[in-house]
Amino acid sequence: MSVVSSIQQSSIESLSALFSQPFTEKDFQVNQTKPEFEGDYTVVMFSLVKALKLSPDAIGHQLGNHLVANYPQLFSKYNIIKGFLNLSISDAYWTGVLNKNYNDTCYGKKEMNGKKVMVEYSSPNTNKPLHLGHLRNNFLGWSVAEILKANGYEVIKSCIVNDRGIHICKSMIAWQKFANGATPQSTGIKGDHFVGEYYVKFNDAYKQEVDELIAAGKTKEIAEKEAPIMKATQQMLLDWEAGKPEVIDLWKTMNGWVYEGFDVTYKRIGSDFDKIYYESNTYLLGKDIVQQGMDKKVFYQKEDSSIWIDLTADGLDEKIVQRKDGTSVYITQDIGLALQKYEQYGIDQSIYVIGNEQNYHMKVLQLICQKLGMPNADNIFHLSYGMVELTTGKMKSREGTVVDADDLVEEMVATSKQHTEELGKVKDFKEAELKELYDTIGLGAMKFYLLRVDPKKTMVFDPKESIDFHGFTGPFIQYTYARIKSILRKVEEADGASAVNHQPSAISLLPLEKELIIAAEQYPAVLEQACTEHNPSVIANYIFHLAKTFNSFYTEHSIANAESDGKKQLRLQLATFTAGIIKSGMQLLGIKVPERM
RNA sequence: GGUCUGGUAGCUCAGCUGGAUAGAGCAUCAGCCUUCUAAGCUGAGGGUCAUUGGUUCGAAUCCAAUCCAGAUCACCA
Repeated sequence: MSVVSSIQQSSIESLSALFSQPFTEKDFQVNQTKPEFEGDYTVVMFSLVKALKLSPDAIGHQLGNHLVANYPQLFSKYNIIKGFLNLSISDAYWTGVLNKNYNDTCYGKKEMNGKKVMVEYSSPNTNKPLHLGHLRNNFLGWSVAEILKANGYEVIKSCIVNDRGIHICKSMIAWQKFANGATPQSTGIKGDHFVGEYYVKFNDAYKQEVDELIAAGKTKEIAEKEAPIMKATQQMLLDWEAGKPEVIDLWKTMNGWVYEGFDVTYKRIGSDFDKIYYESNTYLLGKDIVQQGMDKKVFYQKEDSSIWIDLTADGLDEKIVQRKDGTSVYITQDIGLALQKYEQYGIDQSIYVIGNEQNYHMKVLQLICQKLGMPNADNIFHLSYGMVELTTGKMKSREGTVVDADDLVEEMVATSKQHTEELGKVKDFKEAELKELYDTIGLGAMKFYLLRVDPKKTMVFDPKESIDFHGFTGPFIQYTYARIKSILRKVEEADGASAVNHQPSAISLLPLEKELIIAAEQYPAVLEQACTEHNPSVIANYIFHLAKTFNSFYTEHSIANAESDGKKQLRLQLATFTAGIIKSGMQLLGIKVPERM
């Protein structure tokens, strides 16, 4: 049980004994004591005043006395300042926490709870390479999946590849028209980037055609509809749905190029999936459900034969689910896939990691699933994250301000190489070790930078700040870890492999020692919070705080040359404990920690 | 226009299920390496928590209104 829970429980029991009426943890707050006051945790008295008809200080004294008298192993003393009951936790309690957990690699993690969750993330389009926004999605989805696992859930990481549709046909048409048979192999360009170039070429050609039509006297609206390249693209989509062999062949070839490129990127950034869905396989499934929805009268058909759902009663609008030409729209496939996920895996919850620009879409999706009476429709959860903007404003592909994922990774790794070489601490590393270290630091910096912010919030990506390796960054934490490991290695060399194994004696704690144990003790609660909030930034902030606390302790007190053997053992345990939590927490963010750097 | 987000230090962000004098990092300034890795540590300056009103013993936090910014309301995905 956590300290906070213990304080809550003992306070509930004491209050009930003192005032012979029932209390719950909601009747009072337990906070960490502010540094300017004496004590470790504080119980706020004000909320009890009404029920007890006593002054805050009077309640505080009675409760404080009772707690110290009846829970001597937990509380050593108390003081009251203006209605705040400041409790000092005994050093024996803290050293007990340390001794029990310092070497537990599963510290903070929970037993399997029998629940199954699918986390869908990444979900790329196969018409252009990944960019900065995708990175936030990938890191977030991966991390949330791992956090769920640590909290006892069985997790299936999934990905829906948007491999068909009008946008895919655009790059196909452009390739037909402009490529002269060029391939990634013939040009030496990474497959996803290669295809992306043709998507850009489509838009350029389309814009030019529209401009020409407007110049010829057409309205903008008509010009956009009648541009030959757009008409060709629409025809291609129909041909694709009809299974026309040469279209299917080209589609397979070009998607193949993209997948080769994606594989490289995913491997580099550490994204992995248990199940990959392809839209080309799921979009027809949605059509069956459209029929069922018609039968159930959830959907209705308009005169032009397009099919709709009316959501105006729910405060939304009418939404199309099938075009008049019988082809699917995006949401149709989503409905089909939502059902398939439940049918295939029997999942208890379905999480979608998708940008907040699709809040409306996801609301509609869930509502339709509910109206169709689909099982577990209530357990669809949209993990809505904010866009990544640049210091200069939004990323716009038209203005060429999109930050490419591959480029960014290389830049970060190159920067970590440069920093590492300047510091010259690992000159004895072999080539392969150096390469691994640069990756660890560069990717660590990037992941931490994107995960340290609350996912819900729009965030600003500042290139200068992102490659800073000082302060609130991944490398700062990695460095703290490497320093601890360095100490532990040295002590082991000097004292033998079992150097850290003593039971701590009843030893009194210095402020910085206690502060570190208090921080470490909070890790399980942090993991739980990160899980319920689906929020890795909770862990990022916490691990940074822990590392900072350790660094202050480290500067002030020697571990290897502690003033007594008891202190040395205590601090070795403390260092081991801290390193373990850093490693565990960073792992949940998808960030590796180096033994040396 | 409807709906939904958000507005905290020069910049990037915590804090938001109400609690003590609102916290970090970066940047600025001043210190600390013959002793465990200075990618570190210590300290200083820096705030009308968008504005106004309300609820409360107590509001950055809850409620309302206003201002500002963004997203969305496609037979696009």
